[in-house]
Amino acid sequence: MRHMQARVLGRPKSDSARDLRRDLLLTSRQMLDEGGPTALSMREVARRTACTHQAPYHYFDNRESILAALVTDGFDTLAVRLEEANELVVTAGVRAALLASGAAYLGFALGHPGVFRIMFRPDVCDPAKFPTVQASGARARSALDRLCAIMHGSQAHAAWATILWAHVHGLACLLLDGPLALQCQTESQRAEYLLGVGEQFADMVLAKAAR
Amino acid sequence: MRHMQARVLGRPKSDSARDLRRDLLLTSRQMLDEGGPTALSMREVARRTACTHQAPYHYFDNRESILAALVTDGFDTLAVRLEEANELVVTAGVRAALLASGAAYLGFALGHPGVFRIMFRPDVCDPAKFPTVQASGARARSALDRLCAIMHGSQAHAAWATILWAHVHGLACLLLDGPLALQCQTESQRAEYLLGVGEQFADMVLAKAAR
DNA sequence: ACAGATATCTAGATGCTGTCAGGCCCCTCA
DNA sequence: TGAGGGGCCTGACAGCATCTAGATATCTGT
Repeated sequence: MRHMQARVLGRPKSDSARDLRRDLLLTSRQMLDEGGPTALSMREVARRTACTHQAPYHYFDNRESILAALVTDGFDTLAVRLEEANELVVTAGVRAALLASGAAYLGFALGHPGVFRIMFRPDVCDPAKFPTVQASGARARSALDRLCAIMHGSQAHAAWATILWAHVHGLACLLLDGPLALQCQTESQRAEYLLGVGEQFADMVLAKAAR
Repeated sequence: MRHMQARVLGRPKSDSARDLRRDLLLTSRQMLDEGGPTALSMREVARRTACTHQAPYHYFDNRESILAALVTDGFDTLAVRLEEANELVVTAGVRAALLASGAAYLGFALGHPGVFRIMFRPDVCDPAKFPTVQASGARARSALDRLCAIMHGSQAHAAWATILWAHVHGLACLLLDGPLALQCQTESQRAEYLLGVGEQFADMVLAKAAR
């Protein structure tokens, strides 16, 4: 794709010139947070970014590839946060790393709701069409895998990774759009709630692991 | 809504006449399973049901209310299955009921992927606009709540309900659209996998409950 | 300093969509 | 028999994603 070289070749941006691609992504992320993927229209993005309705097509093949760029980015930052949490194993122990991983996952989901909501929705952004999405997704997953391998040794750690991932993912979904969204409106309510659930879950998992 | 009486009042359908409302819902459900909510267009539904593009508006206020009808129905059948699973407490014990509940939830999600995917997605079908969706959703939730109350007594059972719900919901999401979808392609693979995870999870939860 | 290449953006058009306004037929009931 | 209404249809409109065809502006090689 020539697009990738846009900022390198051709007209180098003068200092005052803005980076349209960046602006488009920022606007898109915001629109995604506000009204979900349905609300993100190519033309509205262009309007808000103050360019013609065709300018975005210079940087992105189509609507879906804007979403793919955001999703890729999302998986990358999620992976980074999970990897950071994993490092706590050394300094603060397994339990701390486990709690930090959960907090990282949930923090990401609640902090970037628009992107998180489409990260596992092939009808909106199909990973099969975007190798970068697959790669970044795999990176995030392997971070969780490693934590489980540490906790439970090699045997059966796949099942544990699934349990852990399912737990945090389900929690995120329920908090974002499920019944828990109604219960926990404020940030602090959510934090307190999650701490409680997290502790209980960690106790349970570690008790089983220590068996 | 007058619509509700369509089949009762007015022209009673002659034997050969079809029930358009029903047909529309069936077609919609199928389209939802095939291509997700994005693929469900009012006009395409009409086309496949062999009526004009305006006929659906006679039965549904707009596109979203078709989805709402499907979601309501989805929550209702999910609730029924969960309630059936709960009854196993009496005949087969808590552990069996727990496993059956999980299986019911996952069975529903995998059996009705199109509907399940939009049951927790306010940008596609906003429960705030459809009281029936809220009511049916609450019914399903209370079924899970009751199971947890039985397992853990009244104290802290809310946290356990959350853990249980999050677990099965997360599992469903990951199996449907997440990394697990790639691992488990066939039906039998999935069943075997879930049995393993389910047993492990049930052991853990019950060990904790018995403490 | 000039010419061409190219990145960047604009303009117009096509065919799709959801939805509004109104019309027509036939059944039911008085 | 005729009024009312349920059930469906025709037509029209604005907004959408996306295609094709230009129009500038800036860099590169000479």
